[in-house]
Amino acid sequence: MGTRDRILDAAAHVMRTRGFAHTTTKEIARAAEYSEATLYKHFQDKTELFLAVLHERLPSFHPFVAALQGDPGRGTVRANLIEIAVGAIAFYHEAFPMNASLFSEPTLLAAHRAAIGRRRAGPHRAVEAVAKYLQAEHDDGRIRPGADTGAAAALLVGGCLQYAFLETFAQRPLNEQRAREYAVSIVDTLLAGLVE
Amino acid sequence: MGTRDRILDAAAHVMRTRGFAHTTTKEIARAAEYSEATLYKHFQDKTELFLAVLHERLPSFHPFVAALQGDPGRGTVRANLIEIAVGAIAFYHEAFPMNASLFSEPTLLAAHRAAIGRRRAGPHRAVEAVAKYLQAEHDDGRIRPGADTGAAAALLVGGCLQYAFLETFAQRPLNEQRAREYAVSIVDTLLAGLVE
DNA sequence: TGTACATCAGTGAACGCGCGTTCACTGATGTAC
DNA sequence: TGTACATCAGTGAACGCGCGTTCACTGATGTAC
Repeated sequence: MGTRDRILDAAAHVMRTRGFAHTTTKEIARAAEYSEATLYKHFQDKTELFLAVLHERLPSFHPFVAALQGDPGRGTVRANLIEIAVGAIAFYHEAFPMNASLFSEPTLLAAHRAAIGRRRAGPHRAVEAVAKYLQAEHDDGRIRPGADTGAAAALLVGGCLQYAFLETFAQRPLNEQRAREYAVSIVDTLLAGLVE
Repeated sequence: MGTRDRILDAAAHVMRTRGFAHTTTKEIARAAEYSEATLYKHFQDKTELFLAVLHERLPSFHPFVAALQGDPGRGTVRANLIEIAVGAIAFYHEAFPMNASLFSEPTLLAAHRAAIGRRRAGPHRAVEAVAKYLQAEHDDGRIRPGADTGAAAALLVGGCLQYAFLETFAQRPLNEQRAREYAVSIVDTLLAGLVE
């Protein structure tokens, strides 16, 4: 593994364990087992290093999203949605703290947003991907005609984000079983609705 | 208005406009039009000042939650849920950035969590309050028997959190009309469900 | 193979700066007689 | 009312510290002949 990658790993690790505010060049260098000066051989300044971490070390929704593209028509809609929800909870649970930290540095947030905009990515993609899956099931006749797949995707993904937010706020580690039970409950409620 | 309140207002203002990371004692003092030394006449240190801002200046869900306690039985469930959703979106849109910033300082987050725990408050209260409202409607027979009101509340509140997150991430100001349209779409989808 | 030089990853030590915090102070207002 | 003193909100200037960043350097590895 190259020096650059070790620095990025170290920086991501410090961010996760000590928080953004304590992720100093000194801490990163110590974690990477290089001198601080070495950081500047690979990155122009601290901002460029941070943006690289955000780009190259933040968990991506991409694999998860790609995985569910093949699903429509297979299994049951219910089972597929549960898997989607479980995956989304795990994703948000891991990604939320680092993304949230960004709000403490609006300038960095703006730079990061610009960078992901250039790649046509962004957090809205999660909802879009789920909506696309639901639309495919809708077109296959496995979802009530006329259902608002965009709204349903927003509810499901939102329910997962909300769960992950509460868990990370409470600094609880991810409990797979509880997460799955929760996923089942929101999927069943979303499918059945509140009125007849 | 007392000196202490002016300092808290100033600190909250700086946090909102410049971000947590740039909320220094110098900036707070400048915004409050006092010397930095004055801050230390009213707060033991910067952490105590920050915790006071979080406690006394963070928008509270309480009035919003209290408002919806009187509602069950009045109007239609649909109309009530739309108002709840619109309120929740506005609340999260305002509160999200400052709460998210906390993740950059895990120590401060833990102290804040302990403080709200002592007051038996916390972000989970939003879901609980909505669940309580839904349960009341359920018991009045205005919601399908056996519906999982906890899961429904999590979906609705999650949908609102998710919307507010995307908007604040994109640094878009709150658009009341768009928010309301979104609220209507998720409420209708939640009520009707995805299958017959 | 040996020698002279070039390249290059990485470093120790220092830099200027802005941070949170403290301290001895000032000047206005209140109180006693 | 005037005088002497106490109280108290607020401050200017300084402090030590840790930050991000730079610079002249070292020592290992590669290359030319």
